This record gives sequence, structure tokens and C-alpha cells, in this order.
Amino acid sequence: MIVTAPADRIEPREPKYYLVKRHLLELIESLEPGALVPTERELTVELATSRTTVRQALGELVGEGRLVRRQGSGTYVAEPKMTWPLQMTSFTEQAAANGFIASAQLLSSERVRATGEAAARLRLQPGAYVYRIERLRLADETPMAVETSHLSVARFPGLVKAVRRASSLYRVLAESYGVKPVTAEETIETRAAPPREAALLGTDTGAPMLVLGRHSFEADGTPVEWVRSWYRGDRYTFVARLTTTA
Amino acid sequence: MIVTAPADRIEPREPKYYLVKRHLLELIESLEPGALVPTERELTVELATSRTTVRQALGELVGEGRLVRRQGSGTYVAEPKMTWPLQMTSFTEQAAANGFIASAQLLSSERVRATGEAAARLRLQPGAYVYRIERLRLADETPMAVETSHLSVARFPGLVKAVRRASSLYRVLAESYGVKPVTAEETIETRAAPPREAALLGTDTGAPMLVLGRHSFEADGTPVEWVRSWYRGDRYTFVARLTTTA
DNA sequence: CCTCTAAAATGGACTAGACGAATTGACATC
DNA sequence: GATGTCAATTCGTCTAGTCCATTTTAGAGG
Repeated sequence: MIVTAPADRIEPREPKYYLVKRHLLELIESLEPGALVPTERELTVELATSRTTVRQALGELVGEGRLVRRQGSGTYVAEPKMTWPLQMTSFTEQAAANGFIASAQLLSSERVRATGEAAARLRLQPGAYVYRIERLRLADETPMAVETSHLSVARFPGLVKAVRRASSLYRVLAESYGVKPVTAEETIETRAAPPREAALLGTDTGAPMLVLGRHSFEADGTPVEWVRSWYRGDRYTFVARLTTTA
Repeated sequence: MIVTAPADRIEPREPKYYLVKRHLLELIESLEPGALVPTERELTVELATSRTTVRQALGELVGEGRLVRRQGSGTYVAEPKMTWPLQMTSFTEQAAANGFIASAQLLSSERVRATGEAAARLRLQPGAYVYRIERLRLADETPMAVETSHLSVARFPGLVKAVRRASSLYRVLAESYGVKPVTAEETIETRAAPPREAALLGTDTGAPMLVLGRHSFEADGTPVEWVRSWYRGDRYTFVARLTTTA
């Protein structure tokens, strides 16, 4: 039994690069991770197209985590993506739950005046001071995300000193300030990688990224922090576990 | 107080197209949604670059939902993104909560033998029959997602007939079969739009998309359905609300 | 005034090629 | 055998252009 749509079915025309992409997908599925695929110039000859078109197809497959390009070397079949849970636990705990050792590399920490968005999120007067802590998050030495946290200076005096020694911000908040976020609102969207984030995460400028925003609160509803994290879209699949609250 | 990273800071070089992108971002922020931005050929002259480079910058901004391109007309500043909650409620209820009227357009419904993944997800023997229902989800007539659901034929006999009349699959499950999913695992990843999905959602092949997979279960852990939905990455920001379960 | 038609303008897809940067491998040298 | 050097190969970036599809605009004709 096959029932097709009643009406005005759109028949999209397939761009040429998409034919190349499908050809490559078949090839990828017949190979093992790590295997070398033909060079861009070989593909232009084989598929009778230009290098630009081949690169567009390759680029999408790289962005989807199916291929890895290495300049000077070649293009290879990628390892499968990792899944990463969205949970109310810290990065450190999430990593541990997945069998990784989490660490953080402090990129910068500044005391700045809150911009409109940060001030609103943290429920502060515009112009109030906030810490802006930027860290590269690693799981087993592999860079996973670039994370920029915003916290109120008035609320957490001396925070940066404590953070510079510890890898878990949540532990510092709990142990030094007695603050424990219990709810959070997490947003997810797609973005192209800026040069800096791309370099830190070992990918190319413009590669598709997943940007997570976390806005976390204490039990009484007081905002604790506002974080924006950039993850490589070709490496991670996010997983949220949902239940009926009713 | 500014503390920079201790070590080997990478100084990424900025591709030329990224300079164009930043220039355009400034322009966008100075304009209202709906405003016309210069044509590609004008930008080529103004920024002393090639059209390919201009188009790369424009393409990323379109993918991020900042610009809208209309062939034959021009490129315009886009409306802000919509946020879409990840909740254990149905599409119909989610839309209602956001003030939209949800509807569905049936694209196809087939009775097919379960592939490896569908069989595993629904805990069926490989080769068992499943319904594969493909629907275009609309909120206030605007296409939001292309949704492909998989459900066991043995478990829900005659399902497609019921679905053809109703817009809410969850309501059909509850009213006709007495089945109510209470937990779900939702995965989120980035993908480039295939021609078909792009056409259905009114965007271009290759545009960045968010692909949501939903795997839902009854209270006793029995899998109910497995769904894959394609959303336009330039239109929606997903939001998950998290709480500590401990 | 309205309607139809043709031309102009715009974005969409693609080509062929240039040059640069990173890697690899062969080869000469020690 | 170990090491350094250089050339070939690979991907990375960018250019200048062609041709097409769609939309808009201007004008001709009623």
C-alpha cells in the first residue's frame, strides 16, 4: 500500500554537486573509517565536473561528519559521531558519565561591564560588572567546545582566582559560594564557525557548528550563569531525555 | 584585569570571505528586518572581491537566519528566529503553546519492512512490517518540518486510515489504541538539506538543517515510535528545559 | 486606465584556472 | 642507518567569467 500526497508535489531539481555527494556517500558506506577516498582532482575527472563542484559535495560531507580532510594528505572516511547528553549536570560530570576525563584550558577571564543581553539574562543593571570566562573544554585531551560563561561579579567575588585552579566551575560555585543551579534553559542552534573558534577546535572557518546557550538558575529562580558554547557539528549529536511533566 | 591564555595561542588567519561576512553583519545590525542589502555584484565592486567570495559570506548569513535571498529580487535582512521547545508534548500542543495552529500535510504513508535501524529502535524482528508515515508539519500554514514516523504495523493496525483524518498522531494513538508515550529520547544534529526536504520547506539544497530524532516510549519502556524530523536551521532555535533529577 | 510583453536586473549553478599551505616521500648527505 | 632537503602531491582560497531561472520594471498596445 502506497499512498502519495494528494496535490501539488514539488519536483525539486537536483544540483550537480548533489549527484557527486550521493556518489561519495555510496563510496563512504562501502569503506571503513580511516580509508582514503579519491583526491578532488581525480573526482573531477571521474565525474566530469569542476573542482568547485566536487569541493561543495565534499564540504557538506565533512560538515556532516562523514569525511575528514587533511591538507597535503588527502580526504578520509570519518569516525562515527559522538553523542553528548543535555543534562542538568556539569560538563565534568557529563564527560565522566561517558567515560572521559574532562579538563579545561582557560583562554581568557575578564571583568567587563555587562552588555544588554548578559545583563538581562543575569538580571543585573546594564553596565554592572560581570566575569566573562572563556574556556576550551576537553574530553580526554580532545577539544570539545569553546565555552564563554558570564557571572555576576557582585555575586561571586574572586571567582576567577578559584576557577583558575579548578576544572569544574560548578564545583567552585557549590564549595566556595554555596550556590547550586537546579534548573536551566538550554538553547540549540546552527552557526558557521568563526576563525577563532574553528582554530581552537581544529576545524575550518565556516564549518557547521552547534551553538548551545545555557541559562541556569537556583531553586528560587535567581539566575546563576549564562553560557554560550560552540561545538563542532561534525563531531557531536546532542541527546535530551524527556518525560511528561503532567 | 585581563588574563590571557598561558600557552600556544593559535592565531587563525581570517579568510577574505569572513571579512566580507563581518562587513555584512555590521550592515545587517544597522538595518531593520526586511531591508534590502546591496546586490552581490555591487558588493563585489565595493569590497574588491569576486562574486564567489561574496556569495560564500552571504550563504553563511542566510544559513544563520540573518539574511533571506530571493532570486530575481534581491537579498533582505531576515526576521528573527523562532524558538521551538523540546518537550514531551506533541507538535500540535507545542504549536498551540506558541500561539500557532498546527496542521499536517500527508506526503506519503507506506507499509514497509523495517530496516535495521527502525527494527532495532522499535524492538522488532528485522523484516517486520512498519508504517512509514511522512508528513509536512505546518504552523499557521508555514512549513516547519518534514517528519518521518515509524510505527509497528502489528501494534497499530489500521493506523494510516486514522492518521489521514487527524492532524495529531499522538491523539490517534491515545484515542484509538490507548497508548500514551511518557518518555522520549531526542537527538539533535546538523545536516545539509537534501533537494526534496529543501523544496518542501522552501529553502535551498545544502542549507543547514537541524535534524531531530525522537524515540518515544510508554511507561513500561515499550518503544512506541521512532521519528526523524528536518527543521530549517535558519528559522528555529530549539529550547530544552532541564532540571536536576537527583 | 489596464494588460500583456519584452528587457533588465537579480540570485543560482557551474567552469577553468591561479596561487598558497601543508604533508608526504624520495633522495642526497652525513 | 639517521637526518636534512627539496620536489611532488594534496587540500585551501580566490578569481573572473559563463549561462540559467526568476523577478521586477518599463514600455507598447489596447
